[in-house]
Amino acid sequence: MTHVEEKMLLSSLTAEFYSQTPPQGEAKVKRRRRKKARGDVDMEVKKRRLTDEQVKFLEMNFGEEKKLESGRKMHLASEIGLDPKQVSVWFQNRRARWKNKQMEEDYMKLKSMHDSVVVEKCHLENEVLKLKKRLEEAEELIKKISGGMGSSPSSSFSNNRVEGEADQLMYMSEYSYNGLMDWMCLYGV
DNA sequence: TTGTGTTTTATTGCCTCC
DNA sequence: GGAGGCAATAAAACACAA
Repeated sequence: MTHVEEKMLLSSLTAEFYSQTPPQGEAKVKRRRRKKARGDVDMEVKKRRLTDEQVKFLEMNFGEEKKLESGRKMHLASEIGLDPKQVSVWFQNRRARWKNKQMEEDYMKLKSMHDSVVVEKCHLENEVLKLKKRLEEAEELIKKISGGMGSSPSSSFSNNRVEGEADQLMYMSEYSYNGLMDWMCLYGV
């Protein structure tokens, strides 16, 4: 029986179990399957759990290749005595589980990265505050020096020295501050 | 034993690709 | 148009506390 014939048969058997088509003008809505009526022998499908060996075998093959082409499906099915359909269903469900797990792991990784960025941001904000304070102090020092200069020729040497240090301090503060800002912009912090 | 939550197997409808 | 994939869902099977 071909895939389509199978589908048609199933559809004819189950048509009455489905709700109506979606109202016109609405976006496509997935029709919900109606619950199977109790005691409907025709539609009764016995659900059998696979044995541990079968699951182990399928897991092993899933580890090698997550997709299943037709020849491989037939081969695996005959190896463990299952219907090829069961093998494809198992792979389909296994891919869904794998995808969920991957997403969970990705979420945890992103969360961890986010947390460390938040901590880093906090550190950087503290650093910015400290640097701003140093800058203010440097500016204050420069004001004091430039206000008291020129009165005593004997102090010119020490004044020049102090001025040089203040310039250097200010330059360093600005350099660090600007560099930090550049870095923060670069990384969007 | 039974009620309830979780996992596994199976089905369906829709979508994409060839 | 057929084959196969995926998301959503149903329902059987299982686990486990009370």
